[in-house]
Amino acid sequence: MRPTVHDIAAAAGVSLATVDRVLNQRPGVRLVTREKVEEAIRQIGYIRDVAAANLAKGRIYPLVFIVPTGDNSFMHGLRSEVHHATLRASIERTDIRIVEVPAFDVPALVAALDALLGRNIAGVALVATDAPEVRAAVDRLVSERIPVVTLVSDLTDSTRHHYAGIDNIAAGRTAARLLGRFLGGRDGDLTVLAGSMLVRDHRERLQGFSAVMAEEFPKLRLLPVLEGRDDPERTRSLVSKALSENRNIIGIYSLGAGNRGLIAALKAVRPERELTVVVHELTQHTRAALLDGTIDAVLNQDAGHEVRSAIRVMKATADGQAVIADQERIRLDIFLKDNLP
Amino acid sequence: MRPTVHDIAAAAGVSLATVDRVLNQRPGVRLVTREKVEEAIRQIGYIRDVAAANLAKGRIYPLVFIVPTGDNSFMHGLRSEVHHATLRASIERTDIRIVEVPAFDVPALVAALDALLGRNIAGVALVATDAPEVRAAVDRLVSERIPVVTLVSDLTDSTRHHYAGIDNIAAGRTAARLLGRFLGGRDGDLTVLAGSMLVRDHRERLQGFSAVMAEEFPKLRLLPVLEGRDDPERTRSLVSKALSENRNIIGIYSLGAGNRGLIAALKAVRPERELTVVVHELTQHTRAALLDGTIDAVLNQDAGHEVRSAIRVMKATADGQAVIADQERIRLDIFLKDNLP
DNA sequence: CCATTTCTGATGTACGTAAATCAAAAATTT
DNA sequence: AAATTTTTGATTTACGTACATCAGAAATGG
Repeated sequence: MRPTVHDIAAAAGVSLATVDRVLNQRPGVRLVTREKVEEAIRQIGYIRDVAAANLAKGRIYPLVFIVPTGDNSFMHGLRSEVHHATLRASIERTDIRIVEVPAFDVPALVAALDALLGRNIAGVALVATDAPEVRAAVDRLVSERIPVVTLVSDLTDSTRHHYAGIDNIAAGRTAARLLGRFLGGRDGDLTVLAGSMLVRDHRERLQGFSAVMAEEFPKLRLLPVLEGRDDPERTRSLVSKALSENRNIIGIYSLGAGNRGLIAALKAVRPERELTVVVHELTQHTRAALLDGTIDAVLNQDAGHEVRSAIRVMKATADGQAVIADQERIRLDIFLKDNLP
Repeated sequence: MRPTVHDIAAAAGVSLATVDRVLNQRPGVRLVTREKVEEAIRQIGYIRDVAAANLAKGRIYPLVFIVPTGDNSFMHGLRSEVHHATLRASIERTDIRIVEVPAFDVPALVAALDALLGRNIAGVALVATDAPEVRAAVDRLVSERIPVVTLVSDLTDSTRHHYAGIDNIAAGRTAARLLGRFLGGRDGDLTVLAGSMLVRDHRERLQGFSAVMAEEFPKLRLLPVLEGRDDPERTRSLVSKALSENRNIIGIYSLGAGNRGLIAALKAVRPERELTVVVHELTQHTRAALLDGTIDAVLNQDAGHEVRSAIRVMKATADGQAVIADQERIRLDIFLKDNLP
């Protein structure tokens, strides 16, 4: 049988109450006694039964998710994953509130963050727009000892406790290698399509992509980045214009959202132009395009994993427990038409 | 507050004992009463507090993992993940026993399975060798109402409850597309290296690989499969021989284990021969080879995920609960040198 | 050495569910 | 209608931990 608090008490020759004081770091235990108990805990290998502890505590964790509005599929999926988490709320002892903020709107994001100051909140998760004002607002929350987790896109130099998202430099590098290898040794221009250079994930993807292209695929030239603001219609017109003006484009890397527009533009020039295309985020649109050959690879981050990881981290941080970094690493998924889930 | 058994009792106008009888499917409840209680459960949206239930039950799940011996890194990693799970055993109320059986040895596997008949066991997970005798032994366990999960490699036409592993046909197809695209439109021979055609995962990978190659890359010809029996030394000599005898080989797909030998053979012919190589299983050897350019892509299944999924499924099956198929899907990871974890 | 502060023990209740017991009520059979 | 069987209610204990209270012991100060 696994040891319980009673066993520690017996082993250390103290009472149950004293063991409890040591375990929960309550005051009123002499140093020598505390050490005696801790030694006993180690000796018999006691591990707290978390289920029983939570049951006894009856603690609930009020959590807030701040996510951007906007009608692109990825953010839609993210919101729906958070919503899903609210359904599991009672079983996980969380009480999740979703706050929506216009995308790329720094003042609105800051206001949403500041509205949480002084509230009884066990943690905040936000999709960060990488601006100094946002960073300052996050630091204010952190200095009030509220756990803060950035989701999907990180915040430079802030004191946030954790980032729940993929390594975007690695993602950009991976996209570059896929595109470079798929294009064989061919010669030509590449278009990069981003949402906004205001968010760090997009900047980092571009950085990784450019680095590998420069190092290993010198025959492929990068054109200036197109900023589609994750908006399908804007994206469509930007891509159509670029494709008609430059006949040397042989590859496209779309590192943001709004791929619905990209796919429409590609289908419009189809079979004449032969293009190799790598995009981010698996949605119903990119999935269909991957299957029909309009695009060649999709890089993806699993929004569900990110949300669940963020919740685990906020709870652990709120309890002052360590986060198992390895367990919380978010993987970059690569999908070709053959390994779609 | 979330509803409890007391709330159901009050809502249904019955006693706590009756609610308990309905919830745990104990006898002694009239149909009308049972329906009244079930209706109340639905009405107020009661969800059992699993933590409290497990606490009260004090139930432990005796589980058995049957894994092949052999010194290849993948099986080593798998065993170590199972071992890891035994360390979390007390906290998860499992009692895991590991049984080792020689690889590809059908009688030994059957003997190990039959030894479990009549024992008090909550579940069996095995890396299956796909033979009729094994299937029959699994069916015997299933007919004794013992949950059986195949791990990594599945068993054709058996009554096993679940398969915890990747879709190997999709894996083979993905490998083919990567290799085909990486080779551009080049012309040449491909070598496929397997462990043994006795295991279904290897057969399926080959099947998926061959299908895509035939459909989409007609310029690449498949040579007869080399069976390395997942043994590094045997693999090394097979590959060396093939490479020296056939100068047209431009790509290799290694769909089994024993890649240490493959890598040694590749390094021996290095910079003269230019080969595009896709292998399975991320180990310290394949990781290093990916980084130094000896191989081009690694397909991987996360053994840790597979083991944890198998445990969840066995417990759920033992409790007569449904398995959430989507949650238990094991993903195929694709690693290039840029997105290594 | 007494007073005061600091520590420790003993005990009880609570969390939500499981499981058992025994008595009482209701339904069914004879 | 009595006898029997089946259902239901009431109550209790248990799981392992958290947390509170109060009394008593030990250490510390003067």
